[in-house]
Amino acid sequence: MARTQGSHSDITGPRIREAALRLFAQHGFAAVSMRQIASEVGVQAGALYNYIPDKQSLLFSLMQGHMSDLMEAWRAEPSTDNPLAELERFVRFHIRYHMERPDAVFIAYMELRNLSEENFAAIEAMRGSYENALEAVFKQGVEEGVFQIPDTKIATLAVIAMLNGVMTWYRAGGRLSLEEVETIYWDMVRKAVAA
Amino acid sequence: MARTQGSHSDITGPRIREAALRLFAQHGFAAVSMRQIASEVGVQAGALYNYIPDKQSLLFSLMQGHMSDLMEAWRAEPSTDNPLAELERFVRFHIRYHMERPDAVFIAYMELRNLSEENFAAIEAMRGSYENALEAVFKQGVEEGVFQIPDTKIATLAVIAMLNGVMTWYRAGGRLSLEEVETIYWDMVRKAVAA
DNA sequence: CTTTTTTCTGAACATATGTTCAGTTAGCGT
DNA sequence: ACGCTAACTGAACATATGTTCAGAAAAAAG
Repeated sequence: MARTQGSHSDITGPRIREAALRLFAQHGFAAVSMRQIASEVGVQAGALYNYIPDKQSLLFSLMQGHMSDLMEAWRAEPSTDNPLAELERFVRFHIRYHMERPDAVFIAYMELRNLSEENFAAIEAMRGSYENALEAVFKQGVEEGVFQIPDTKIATLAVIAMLNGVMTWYRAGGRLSLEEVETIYWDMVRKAVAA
Repeated sequence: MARTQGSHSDITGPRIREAALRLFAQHGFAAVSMRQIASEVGVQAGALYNYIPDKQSLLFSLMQGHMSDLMEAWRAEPSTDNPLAELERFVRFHIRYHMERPDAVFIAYMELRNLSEENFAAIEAMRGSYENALEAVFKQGVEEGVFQIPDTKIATLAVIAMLNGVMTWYRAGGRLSLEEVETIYWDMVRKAVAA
């Protein structure tokens, strides 16, 4: 056999990325072989190399895609000049957006070790840029006197870490709706930084 | 060659665990080979099997050791009946204890995927037990009216996730001392759950 | 219908993996 | 001094790994 029926790069390409995303999230980058990914797509391992130069680039591409999608989605939302409203918007956006793509989030946080030095730097820069969006809100709130925060950088990292924790336990169809979870976290964040 | 000069199981055993801990934390369980661990200890790969039955058991043993050490250290501290004081004690204890053994913490949180089903259940049970210690403080505080918490389970997970975030950025010798970091986090936690 | 291009197979390559084990030496008790 | 046992070597085993590539078949172009 050679080329298979119905084969098309517009279909196979995305399917490779989807399969890799799921498998990397489930078992870890190093524990997943190219043959496993190919098998999920229904193709031989060699065919993957029509779409990616190597395994490392596939990981990087997935992480980069996630981070740039994240930042684009944040920027696309309508914003205000009210720090308190902006903070609530960030908390709800972050929880909702991340819960909708748990695999990509998981990989972006867990597989940094498996990136080459320069790829790691690129992802970290994007993450820093996203964190700056929240810190800017904190800084403005402190200036206006609505927040009381001893160190805005630490507060930023603390809040994001706290919000990321949702993904370790929340499962759709559980005791609480995502809306309720958002509200509970927003409540804690608001109080934690309140003046 | 065979047995080497100065060889002794009381020395080699711990050295294997130390090397594995460091390497697993740095590169991930799946990315570290038995030969790498052996090389760090200064021994051939086969010699490792005088100390461990297999690679998976080594990982489990490291995680289990960390979790039981953690709970023992928490129980060993003197406690009071004041929920606010207990919460501060937990926050400071958690940050300090975890910062002193970053490798073990990293592994215990990142390598759960690589555990067998029953080993995973064992570690999760221990983690649940540790989390219950914090939730008990929250529950008592809510009863006494000093805390205002809509959901103590979520608050527990949120606070622990937030505190764990310290390990992703804090480096000794940086801008802030560990004491200062503890105080900043304690401040945020106290306000977040305050009545 | 014929040619060209795209997409995939299947085998191969060199190397790495976890684990076992017979044999060899160092340390220890007597 | 001698034997026994604990600690390790070094080679081997079967299998898995990422990646390459000539060739074959399907799809698109003419």
